[in-house]
Amino acid sequence: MRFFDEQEDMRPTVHDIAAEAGVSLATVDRVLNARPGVRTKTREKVEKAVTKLGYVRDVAAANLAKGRVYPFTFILPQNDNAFMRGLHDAVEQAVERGPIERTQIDIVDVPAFDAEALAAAIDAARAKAPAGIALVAIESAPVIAAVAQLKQAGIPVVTLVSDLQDGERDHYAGVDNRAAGRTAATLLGRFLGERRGTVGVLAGSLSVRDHQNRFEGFSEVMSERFAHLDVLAPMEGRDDAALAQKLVEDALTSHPDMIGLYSLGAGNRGLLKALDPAHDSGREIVTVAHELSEHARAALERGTFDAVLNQDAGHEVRSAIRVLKAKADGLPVIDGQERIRIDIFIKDNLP
Amino acid sequence: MRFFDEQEDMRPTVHDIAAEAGVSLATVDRVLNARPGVRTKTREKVEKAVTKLGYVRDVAAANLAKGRVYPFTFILPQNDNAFMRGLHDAVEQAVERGPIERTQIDIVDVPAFDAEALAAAIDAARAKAPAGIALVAIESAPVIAAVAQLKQAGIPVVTLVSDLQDGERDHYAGVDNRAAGRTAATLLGRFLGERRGTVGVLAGSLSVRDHQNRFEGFSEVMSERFAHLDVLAPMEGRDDAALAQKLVEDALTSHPDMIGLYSLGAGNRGLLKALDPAHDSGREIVTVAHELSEHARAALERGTFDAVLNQDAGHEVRSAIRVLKAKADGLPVIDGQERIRIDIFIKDNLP
DNA sequence: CTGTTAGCGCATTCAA
DNA sequence: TTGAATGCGCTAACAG
Repeated sequence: MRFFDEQEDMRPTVHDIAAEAGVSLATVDRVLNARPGVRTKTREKVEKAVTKLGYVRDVAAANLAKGRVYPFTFILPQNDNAFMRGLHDAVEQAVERGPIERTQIDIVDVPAFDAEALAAAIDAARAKAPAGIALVAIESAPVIAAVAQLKQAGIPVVTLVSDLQDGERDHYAGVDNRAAGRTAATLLGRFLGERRGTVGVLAGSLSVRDHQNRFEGFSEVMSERFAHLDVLAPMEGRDDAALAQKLVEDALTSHPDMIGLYSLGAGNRGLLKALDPAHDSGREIVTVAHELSEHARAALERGTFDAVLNQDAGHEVRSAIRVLKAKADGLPVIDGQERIRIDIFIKDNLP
Repeated sequence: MRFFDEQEDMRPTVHDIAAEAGVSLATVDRVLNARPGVRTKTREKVEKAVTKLGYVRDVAAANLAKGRVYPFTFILPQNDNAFMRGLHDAVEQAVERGPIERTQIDIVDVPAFDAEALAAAIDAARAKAPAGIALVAIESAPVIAAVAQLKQAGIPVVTLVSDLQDGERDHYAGVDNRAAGRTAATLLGRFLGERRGTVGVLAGSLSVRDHQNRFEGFSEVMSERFAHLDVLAPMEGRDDAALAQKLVEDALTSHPDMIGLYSLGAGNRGLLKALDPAHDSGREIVTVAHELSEHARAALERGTFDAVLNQDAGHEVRSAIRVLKAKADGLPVIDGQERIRIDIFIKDNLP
């Protein structure tokens, strides 16, 4: 009868590997971390022991021993809308989790929609040689150049929320904005049903890639499936409440047949100021907007908004950090696990 | 000039606290873990030092030192549909993460829809005195009794996916099924627009609480907002493909005016076998179903399904484990952070 | 009631 | 090329 010679459900440790392979801890460690200075023969012995015992490294213990911290820099636009504030909050929460996740995150705020300022901030961040940089991209020459310098310096870059061209950065932590636009179009078109009329589009700025992509996706589906609806040229509200309000008010007046509206930018306050009176007066304008702020939430509840698409800023930030860590360690990133979902909210499934 | 007397950005450790408070490590540990045997005076000194230095415990190191493992039991129904398989997979993944998360999870499979078997499994699990039990509940006397015994034995219980009455269990890790039903009704009603006709409902079994709740939520909204639609009495397919297919085929025949269908159970294979031919022949039946299986996904893509509501089994399992750990340690649970979302998927926002 | 001390699993000097 | 010894931040015997 054998009682004690099985390891039971205790997972093997480096000690077990060392014993099994007949070498010391240090050697095991060298093999495990692919460090040089081990004879091939010895290496093989260790590797055999590892697979035999089914060893899995205890990452927590490893981190503890390493005492390593990852210095990251997050460059965020000083954009005064609920989504960007939420993003900022999410990064601040990450800062607070820093000690426990062994990250040391610097937040750098830059003026919104300002490519030069962003590029300058990137350069400044590079000078401090962090282990990784995350930024909300603006697709323009100075930014692209600054990011290229990061790559040259070997600093991993992930774009957050708004992307650059493929290849310029290491990873994009954000939603597929073309798909988001398509989703909005389908919801709008289907909610409108048989009704005919015009559909307005309110953007922040079409020079930002995410807004541009949303508009493209939206237009695609509108022409593919809802060609009977008349989509107006997009208005650009620059995420400015007053401007957005005016644009929408004017559009409502000049297009009495407007029955639908897609607001693809952030910042819904101005929009709602224009839309609520119309809604209250009984005019039915099916509206799909982005980002589940408190305003958006309330608008869904009172019926001014019909659907809200959302990207979870917390998910995006956590994903960005995971990816930056992986890149910093030269580890592969499992793309499927980092995909950010497009959440659909209607009145009934509000969280 | 002061150079070295600031702790810089190093986070304080127990040693720093001990030094600051002028006590030993052990005492600090006692205070931090709210263990008895410390004079109030001493306790206060330590607490002062903690807040002064802004100490945050390194959970990873703590776990490492504790070497504690949480033995949990998950009792799952042997239900052969994609959702339950997904749930099973999610728990198996949790089992694999066990070593690194310091959990030791036992999976117990029980026949589906069998209250006696479930109760027996609960009793058996209790005998092994795990640190917590998760189960997919069936609301029936033997189960309720068995769960009550768990409470008496001081074993935390969380219900998974399908709930019991409040108070019987410590926590419910699943979606608000009434809200899910409401969501389905709104989507169905709005997608139908001006069309008039009857709407069918296919359930698994209305004796399961989650299905019951979905149906209630659905009915509420249908009568509140879409009273012009005629909702048929629910069919009970017992999540059996052949039965579901037959029920739906019969309904389609006997109700030529059927223009909508809400499938609130799991298991979409049989449903799709009945629905696809109708769809192919040009009959437009707006359909909302649950759980994003491969079948459901394909059905969305080809247009047989119009929307799919989903609960993320992975989220549910991870949440259940977090809660079980917290309960086992007597820690509070932040409910807001454990809320499981109702995901809406249409063709365009598939992940 | 309080302090000393020995690890948890791993990484890393420093010697050999 | 390899090994012994030390410590990361924390917990838990075991002494006092």
